[in-house]
Amino acid sequence: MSLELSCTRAEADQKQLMRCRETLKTSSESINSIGKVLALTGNETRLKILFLLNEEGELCPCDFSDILEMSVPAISQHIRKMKDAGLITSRRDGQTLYYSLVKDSSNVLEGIFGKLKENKKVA
Amino acid sequence: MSLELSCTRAEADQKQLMRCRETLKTSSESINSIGKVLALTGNETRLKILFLLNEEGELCPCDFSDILEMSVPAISQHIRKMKDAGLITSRRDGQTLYYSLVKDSSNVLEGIFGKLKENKKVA
DNA sequence: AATATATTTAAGCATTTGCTTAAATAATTA
DNA sequence: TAATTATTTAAGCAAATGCTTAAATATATT
Repeated sequence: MSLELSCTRAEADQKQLMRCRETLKTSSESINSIGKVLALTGNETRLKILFLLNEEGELCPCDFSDILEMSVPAISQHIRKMKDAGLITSRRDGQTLYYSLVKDSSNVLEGIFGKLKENKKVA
Repeated sequence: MSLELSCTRAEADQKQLMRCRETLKTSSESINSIGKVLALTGNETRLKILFLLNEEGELCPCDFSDILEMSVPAISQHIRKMKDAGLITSRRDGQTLYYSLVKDSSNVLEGIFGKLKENKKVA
């Protein structure tokens, strides 16, 4: 794309544009990290997994496979992404790996679960 | 995939599994609609657009193109998705279309912006 | 040790996403 | 009415995503 000014309208407020660029620069780290969490939650399967973990405390891949009616490898791959991102953690009991939410982690998630609870009441 | 029970571990709590399926069924509508919003915000460009609209009130595609250093059509296509989803709305002034956030809309967004503000302070 | 179970990892592939460029609309100005 | 400006729309394509199947790893049981 051309990197010249994209339009020449008289109203373009140069101060505003500079301020916006500045704002983005200031927040770029948190935008980036929150963006990653949102991208993960933006997949319906993963959102359900997180939602269920919030409700139940801990569950294993085969539980999710059973509940969501999806293959175990499919579940496992979703779980890996969320574990890599630090959203969930695991505890082993024999052959079974139990996954649970990592609390804190500057939680965008809490707000999301809150909304889900609200809407559930309404419905 | 095979739809039989995915594992046979003795600990599998059938009541819990039933409850989970029930929970998902009850919340399926809100999971679906919140999931869509999260998928939209999960793209960094769109998250920035929403964040800037929250800060500035309204901006036009060419502002975003300038601020984010992206082509106007690329911006326009992101905007379209968010408008289709009811997250943003537009007002025309001459040739210029000013976009702004649709307030309310059971706002998952507010929580997200809140987190961004917090982290900005910290940084 | 051999077999079975729970899970992960990896390769392959179809679908989706997000850009690019070019063309189409819509409003303004000459 | 012709030319200019702001934006959208559409086609094309590379990269990312999310599944499938098959194989690998880890623990438990016989």
